Amino acid sequence: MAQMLHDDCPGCAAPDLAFAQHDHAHCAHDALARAEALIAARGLRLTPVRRRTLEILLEAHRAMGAYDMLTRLAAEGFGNQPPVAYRALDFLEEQGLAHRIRRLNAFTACMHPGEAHAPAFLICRACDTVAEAPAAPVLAALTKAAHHSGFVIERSNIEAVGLCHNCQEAAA
Amino acid sequence: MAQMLHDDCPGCAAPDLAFAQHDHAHCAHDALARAEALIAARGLRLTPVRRRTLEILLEAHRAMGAYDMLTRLAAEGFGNQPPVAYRALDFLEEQGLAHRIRRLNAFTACMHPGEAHAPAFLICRACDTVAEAPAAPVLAALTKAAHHSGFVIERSNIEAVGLCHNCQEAAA
DNA sequence: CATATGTATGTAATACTATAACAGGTCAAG
DNA sequence: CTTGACCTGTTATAGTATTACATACATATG
Repeated sequence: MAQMLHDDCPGCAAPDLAFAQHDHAHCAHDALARAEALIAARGLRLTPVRRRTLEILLEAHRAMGAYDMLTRLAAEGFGNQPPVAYRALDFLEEQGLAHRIRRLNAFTACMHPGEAHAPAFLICRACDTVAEAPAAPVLAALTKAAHHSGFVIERSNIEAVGLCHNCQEAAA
Repeated sequence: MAQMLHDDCPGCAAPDLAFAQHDHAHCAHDALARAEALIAARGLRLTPVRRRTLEILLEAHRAMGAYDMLTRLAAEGFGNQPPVAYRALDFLEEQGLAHRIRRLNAFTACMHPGEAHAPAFLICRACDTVAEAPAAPVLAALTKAAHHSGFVIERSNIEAVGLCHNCQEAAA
């Protein structure tokens, strides 16, 4: 895959354009580099399975089921039992490098790790693309609502199903 | 179960107090009555399995897995295969009488059916109680974020895990 | 260097969640 | 009374996730 310059990739540069087609080779490269740094800074280890799992997720550039991941990993010589995939994916999620999309029973690479953020996902029911939307205002509203009950939020998952821009046009 | 007057039940009267202990017999009664009316108005049928499923959900007053529900239904003479439970639960969800909590792979009765609302759930990790929080502002923020990408939301699920007021006190 | 400790990996077995496909029954409309 | 739509039940299977245990590897410490 040819690597593009940063500025040439609208999809990665602007979350708003996440549904646009684009060469994302450098997204993966950048994200992987940031992941290395983050993990090292925390005194943890980005072992071969974990690293490869993140790579696959980044290259896929879409949500993947744990068993899809397992198949890929097994084909490359890693273990072929479910815990192999789940452990790697869980680790990545805990470290903020990946997210779990519960609606799809699937996982996706985080497109901007390091920045503290609760994820909000837009799932297109036509093309199955998953976009990570800016969720700060959403989380703020949710936190406020929770506060009224004296509830303290520790984690959240916010997922929406609908039609992305491309698929709306295709339907029309 | 003794039935209380409406005004005597803080838990049902105020969503903010959803985590408070309370006799909810009348919540179930009211919700069931409203459900009947709603379904009838739509020209649909609240058949025995569906009605009983809703009753069980309302009486439980907490999230229940499909297989828990199936056990209950089977014990009362209904079919004992998974589709029996899933069909009833899916029907209730489509009609806005129940919600699916994806984080828990579970279902819960809707506490105010009829009112158009996207649900937002507060799940206490200590006592497993699930509260339905007012989500209008949350959904508004999410819709706005989606709009930036040209994404049109059709359905959403918003779920937060944390500690409810009671369990925070218990921990302290 | 030897070894203890925590952590990571691999595997087997199993539990849990969900759907597809088909057969038979019920009910209301025509 | 027959058609057609819908509901229920059942069999079978698909898909998702975890527990438990054994082994290996890394790092730190004596």
